[in-house]
Amino acid sequence: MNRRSFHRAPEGERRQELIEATLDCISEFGLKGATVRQIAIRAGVTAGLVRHYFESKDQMVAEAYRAVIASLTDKASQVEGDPETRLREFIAINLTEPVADSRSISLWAAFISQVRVDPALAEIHREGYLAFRNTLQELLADFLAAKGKPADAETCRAFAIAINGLVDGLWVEGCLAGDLFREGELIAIAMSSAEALLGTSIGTAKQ
Amino acid sequence: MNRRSFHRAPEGERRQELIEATLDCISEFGLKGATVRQIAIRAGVTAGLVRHYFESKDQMVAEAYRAVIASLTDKASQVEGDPETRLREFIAINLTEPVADSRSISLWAAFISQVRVDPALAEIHREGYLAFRNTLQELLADFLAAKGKPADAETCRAFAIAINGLVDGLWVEGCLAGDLFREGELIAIAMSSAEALLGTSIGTAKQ
DNA sequence: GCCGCTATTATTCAAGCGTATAATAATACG
DNA sequence: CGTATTATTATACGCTTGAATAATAGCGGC
Repeated sequence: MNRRSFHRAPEGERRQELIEATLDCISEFGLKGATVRQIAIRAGVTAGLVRHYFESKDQMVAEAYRAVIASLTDKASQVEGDPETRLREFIAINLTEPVADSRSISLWAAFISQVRVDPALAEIHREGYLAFRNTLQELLADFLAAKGKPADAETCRAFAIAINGLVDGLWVEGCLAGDLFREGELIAIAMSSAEALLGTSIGTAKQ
Repeated sequence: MNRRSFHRAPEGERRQELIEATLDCISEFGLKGATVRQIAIRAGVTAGLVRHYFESKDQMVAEAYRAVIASLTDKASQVEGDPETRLREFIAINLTEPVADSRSISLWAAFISQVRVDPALAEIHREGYLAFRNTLQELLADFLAAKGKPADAETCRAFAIAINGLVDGLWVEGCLAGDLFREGELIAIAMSSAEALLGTSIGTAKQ
């Protein structure tokens, strides 16, 4: 009964691997298919190790959720350039891989379905949502100001809610049925819709 | 060890009760918390009965998903009146209870998260999505025609995708964080956004 | 090159899972 | 009113689950 050989992973790396394996399993097998054993197999370790890095499976899953939100919001919050470019990029990034793909929405949906069940996840969700919308709202404030349009807080809030809804909705459509759309179709629709909403060009003619 | 008394439910009623209990459990405890035993308790029967009405738990869950989609699309597909009123109603219904509430999105998300896992659910989803978008597309075609605007298929398709995205996105926002919005705020934003998108009034001044 | 620390494996456990089966209570029918 | 039918309960079974525990292999410090 020989014991299997193994190597000790560098500081913090194993944790990340386990979180990544958790997300892989959730996206492939769903939340109930993401068992400690399955996750361990995916990470190339044995099941017991999970509890060496996390207090419980639930805690690991919660941290995995943080990672999902980060992957969905990080890119969009790092856009650079003039306000117009940033707005355009913000929209495009959210409708392009890797943000927009079937794995992302599987993960997002899995966690959303737990928001009512687990208050800890609800808290993580709310933080992420507000951060995302605030990013968009500030971006819109800069954009409207640059265009010489009214950019009071209330106006920006309404625009942020609307465009956030539009982008999220198109994101869902694209993730769930990407094959029903032509290449770039969703982004084109998003851009022209945003222009119509804001009543201003956002320079889509450039591309 | 006396056997518990019971009553025989009328034809077909028990089935419906079990499906409803399934949805209650999924929305409250998530997909993994919706066990046969928990569902049976909710329905006021014993676990064994599930397999008297369904071939398997999975089949019962799939039928429950059909019920969810129906609850999300039925009301909106039954709007009546002139094209303008129907469009307004379509938007409003989707952003008002019972379509827009936290139970609905929990159920929707739970199933969406399984779409990649279970091809049967994927099929049910796609049917529902296309039916919903087609309803909207026809509605828009009527509306644009009535307004004397170009209503060719391609234009209607793009508008349907955009407005479907907008409404879905706002629906998600409202379901997940209804308390962050003022009464009627999301509907107002949806209406003015739709007007901006279509470049036409949809008579929101009436209300 | 051994030693101590701890990351990792191996094994075990009770609880809960979906399902199968047999007993039985409620109803329909002659 | 008695009997056949079946919807429902009760119980049991084999498996999987998350977690606890004990043994051990790899590695840094001396």
